[in-house]
Amino acid sequence: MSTKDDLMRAAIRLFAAGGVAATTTREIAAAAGVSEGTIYRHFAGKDQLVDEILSQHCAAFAAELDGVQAQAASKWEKLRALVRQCYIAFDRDPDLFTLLLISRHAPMQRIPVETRTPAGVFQAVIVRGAEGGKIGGLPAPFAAQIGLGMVLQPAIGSLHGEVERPLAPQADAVAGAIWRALSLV
Amino acid sequence: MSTKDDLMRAAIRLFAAGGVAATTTREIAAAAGVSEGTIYRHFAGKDQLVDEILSQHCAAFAAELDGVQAQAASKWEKLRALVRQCYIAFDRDPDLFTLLLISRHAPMQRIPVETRTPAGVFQAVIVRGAEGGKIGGLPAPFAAQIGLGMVLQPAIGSLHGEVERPLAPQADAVAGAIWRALSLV
Amino acid sequence: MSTKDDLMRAAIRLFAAGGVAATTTREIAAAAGVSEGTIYRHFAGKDQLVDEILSQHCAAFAAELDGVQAQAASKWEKLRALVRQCYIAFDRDPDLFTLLLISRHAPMQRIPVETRTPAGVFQAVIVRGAEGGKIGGLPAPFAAQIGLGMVLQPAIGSLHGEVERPLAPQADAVAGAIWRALSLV
Amino acid sequence: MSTKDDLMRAAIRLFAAGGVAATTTREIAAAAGVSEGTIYRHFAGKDQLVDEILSQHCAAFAAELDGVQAQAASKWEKLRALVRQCYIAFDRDPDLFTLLLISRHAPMQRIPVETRTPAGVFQAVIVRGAEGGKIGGLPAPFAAQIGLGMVLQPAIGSLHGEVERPLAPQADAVAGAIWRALSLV
DNA sequence: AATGAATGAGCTTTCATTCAT
DNA sequence: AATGAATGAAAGCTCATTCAT
Repeated sequence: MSTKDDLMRAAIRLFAAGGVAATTTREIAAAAGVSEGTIYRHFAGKDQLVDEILSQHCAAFAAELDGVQAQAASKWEKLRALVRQCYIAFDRDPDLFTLLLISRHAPMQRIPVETRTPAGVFQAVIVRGAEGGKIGGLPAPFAAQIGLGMVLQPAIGSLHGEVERPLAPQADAVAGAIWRALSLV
Repeated sequence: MSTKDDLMRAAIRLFAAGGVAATTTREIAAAAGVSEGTIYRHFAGKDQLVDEILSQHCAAFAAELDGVQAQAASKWEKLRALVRQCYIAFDRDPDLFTLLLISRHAPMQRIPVETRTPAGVFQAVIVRGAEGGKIGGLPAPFAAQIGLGMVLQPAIGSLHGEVERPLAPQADAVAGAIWRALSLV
Repeated sequence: MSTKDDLMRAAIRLFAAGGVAATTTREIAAAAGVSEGTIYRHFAGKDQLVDEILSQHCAAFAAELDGVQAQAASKWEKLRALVRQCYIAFDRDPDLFTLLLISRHAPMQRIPVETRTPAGVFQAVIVRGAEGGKIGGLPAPFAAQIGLGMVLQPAIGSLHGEVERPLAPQADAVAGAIWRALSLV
Repeated sequence: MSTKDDLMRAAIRLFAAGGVAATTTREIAAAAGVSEGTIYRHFAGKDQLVDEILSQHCAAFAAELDGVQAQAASKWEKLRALVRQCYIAFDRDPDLFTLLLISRHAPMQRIPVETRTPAGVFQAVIVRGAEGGKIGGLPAPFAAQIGLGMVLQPAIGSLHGEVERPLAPQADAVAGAIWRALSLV
């Protein structure tokens, strides 16, 4: 069960570096150290390779986030745990995190709707803090996007070299900023 | 000079919908109602078409933001004006805004560094509020990314149908959230 | 309107010589004196090229047969005209005739059912001579196939070099044989 | 030695249904319930698998035809026996018969010339009835093709659903038609 | 300025075949 | 004997780009 993983790892790295469309099957095969035909023994095609990477890691990361959130006692602790876990994940595997980020646009929408997503877990925790459907004077879904943006945008900034890594040390400060921004109590 | 504009408008729409790499020159020409060869009468190639769209609108939007910011008196008013102007721009032309957002990855890096960017204006205003290089306990560039994320992520959310349009009515609430998040004074 | 015809002619020749599956798009393009990509400007794909050749010539040849049959006065004259016209067509363009023959198996079944076929015209003329659904003691459709085989098999034989060309001089003798075989009156 | 037979049976069925070139080794292996590599333990390659099927069954069927023909006393009885035996063979194994029919084009020509073919036996019997090289006013080889076509075309028609099976009950009527067509005595 | 047929490099994909187990 | 992962040559096809009209 190694070749398939090799292919997925190589694909994640190349996709993160150059984008999905610009990465060729030839490059993926070469990076994985196998021949091009081997890709098609493990995946129905390039699209399905992308989909499998996304849905697999999407679900795994969502479960990871859900785990740390469930173990935390208070709202504040849940928020803190989520942010920290996001940045741990980013620091652990920036390529994968990058792919998840840049795929929010096109290929992500092919993922089966029942798949749990990291963003979904995050939003659920924030929305649960809503009082009368409003958070900090904003509709709950809007507020949830704001919270999401506060976590993800620094990650994007670090890809562009505008923010220093690792991100994890800043997790608590970010959680605090979200807490204040959304006037949670 | 209508054909060139038709091409740029068509390209913006298609790029926003499907990504730059996945959009073909054939599709652009068809959407603009001209033949494929006509593209090359107005642009040196697909890349240059992308670059021209980005740098042109990037600079224009940056100038627009800079204008409203310069006219505002206080820090708070500057922030409020920037957020509002962002959402006005989004509501006015979601396709263009989307393109600017999703292009932050590959083609954006071909833009000449001296070109002013919307994100740059935004960051400058926030960083200017820094005291001792720290904002709300975070390094200034990190805080600037957070502020940016608070504005942009709701826009992304609205593309996915998770947030209702128009966004402009929420501008003041978002500015307030940023103010609290970054503990600006 | 020449390139498309060139491609179809080249394809007919190569298909007849080596079979449809064994003929590559590269070969077709080379034989037509154009580049490979040009095929796809005129046809959606190799399959559609095959289909268009078949249905176009199928319909044209069927119309040709129907014309000579309609102009003939008696049953005997109709039969004679059909056989002669078949062999004239074979002698005129053995490649095309060959393609029609060898395509009776797989690709022919993709042709729209409403398309008139040469075999259909032939069978109709024979079946019209049936008395009580029987011809020469055989069910009419069975007899029609026999008549068809008497015309086509010598053509196949000539492809294998077992029968001398041209075939047209034998047309009347073959018509006579069919007449006797099916005990038509 | 069952695996080899399984492979040949599966291949015959698939070849008849979709043609030799369009049938992949993967499909053959799957239909035979073995792995792809196993094919190469029994055959040197796909071509040799085809060749072995064809020459084996070709020779066997030719011998079968020759047997019934030799046992028949008169010309008429020989013809009758041949036709009946052809249709018995078709009814017994339409896939194999179909393969023999449609393979008359490419792979058949790789069969060693000394191998006796069913068509050859058939033609020999008819040609032996020639008087002065002519049969029914036609060159003997031409007449032989006509006789062949009268037997084979109904088989093709039955593959297309235009003629009802089984064919054997019509054998005597077909033999009679050939007798009349070729004015044999 | 505009066309659209043509190009050809390069893409994704297929498939007969090999080989370590 | 059998497997099935791996191969690599070659297939069908795409697409940014060119050019005669």
